Amino acid sequence: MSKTQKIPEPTIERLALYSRPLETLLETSVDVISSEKLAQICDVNPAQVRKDLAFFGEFGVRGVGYNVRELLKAIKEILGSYRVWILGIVGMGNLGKALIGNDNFKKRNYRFAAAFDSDPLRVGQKLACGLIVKPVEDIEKSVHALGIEIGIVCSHGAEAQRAASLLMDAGVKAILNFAPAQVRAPKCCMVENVDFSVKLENLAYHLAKIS
Amino acid sequence: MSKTQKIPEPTIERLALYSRPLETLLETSVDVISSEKLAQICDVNPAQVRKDLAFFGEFGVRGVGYNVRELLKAIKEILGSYRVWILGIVGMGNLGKALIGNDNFKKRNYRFAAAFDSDPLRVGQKLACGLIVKPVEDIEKSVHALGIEIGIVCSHGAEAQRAASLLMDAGVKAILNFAPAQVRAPKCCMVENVDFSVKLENLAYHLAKIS
DNA sequence: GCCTGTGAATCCATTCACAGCT
DNA sequence: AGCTGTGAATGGATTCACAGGC
Repeated sequence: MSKTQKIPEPTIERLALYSRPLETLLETSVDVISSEKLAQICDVNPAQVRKDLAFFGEFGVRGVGYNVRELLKAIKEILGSYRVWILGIVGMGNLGKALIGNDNFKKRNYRFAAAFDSDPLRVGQKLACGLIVKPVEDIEKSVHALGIEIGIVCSHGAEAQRAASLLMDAGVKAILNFAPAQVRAPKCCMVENVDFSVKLENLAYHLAKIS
Repeated sequence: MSKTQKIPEPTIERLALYSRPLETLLETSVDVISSEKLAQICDVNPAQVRKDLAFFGEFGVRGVGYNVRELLKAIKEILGSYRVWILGIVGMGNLGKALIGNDNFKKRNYRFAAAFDSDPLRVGQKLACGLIVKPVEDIEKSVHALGIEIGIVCSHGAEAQRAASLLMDAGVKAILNFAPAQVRAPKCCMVENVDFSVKLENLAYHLAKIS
């Protein structure tokens, strides 16, 4: 199975989802789990869990289940979690500052190597993590000097495209965009959007429908 | 068309997506736009745009396109954007504080009415927006007193479920969860997850594949 | 008996292609 | 001629259901 197949995008996202409870289970010394149980915890279908895993190999034992430690290790290897990833962040408003201090990045081997902003008032500020805010003009050389691999865009909507373009021009191939605006990118670059106002409006729509 | 059909979830999310450039177009006095153009801006297929809109009515004029002002109005009506929505937020760490000060909420008629935290050190703090952090024990009565309709959960993973449960027990029917943990909810409640570490791991997976 | 791995069936969303209106 | 609205076709992903191994 683990050969040259096309892996569905949702599968990758679910692998990340599975890894979280597995970590907890490992800490609490549970050593085997069935697709049924894991599915229940993650709120998905058990067959889905099995199929997702089957894309990458045979990790389970029939009649028994999956060894928690081994499964977690396998998932982390698939997701590249054993490697440190170098991040650069553009837009040091409240959200940017909150992200740079966020534990989830550290815990998962993501390191912020540089922070940028286009506002001269913010440039030069010293952040809680020790980094100093650089001007966006420095993106190009910083990306090369520091080996930045993933860019985080937290600019306001209007500036998001420019921030992303500067990163991509410097050779960054993956961007996580928090701005509520679509970012255009050549198809050699990946852009993931984290747009919570879309999610909120989705909730509002459904609430409005009921009442 | 606009009758009792089941609207796909992705359609709702895209409506929110369309509304953003439409606002910009309105400001720049563009009064008509084709599905082709709008699709291009939003990076989707033109037929998709037309189909999405067709679920709710006939907003366009054949041979011409869509009137920007009317279309935006229609979308906002569908999404309930003309109504103020009352929010309560649980977990006032860096992320919680960044969200409560975030412009995108204000701009779109979402109002934070209360902020909660389980940490006694945070309870009583005065936030930049003027609110005072309340203990999570106050959730029940605050939800009723203030009419909180949507709950935002920014607690750490382990506490997210408790925060969400307190909100739902108090009658909140919609939750936006920023914690990297699955929240279980009865099906009368909606939960939307904003999980940026999943998105990051997705990017990492694809990068790891290439290099 | 239990649980995985997987082809087959189903379901759902996207895209095509064109009829119909301006 | 141009562009919407929409049935039909396509393409994916999810779920079912069961064969295969413990």
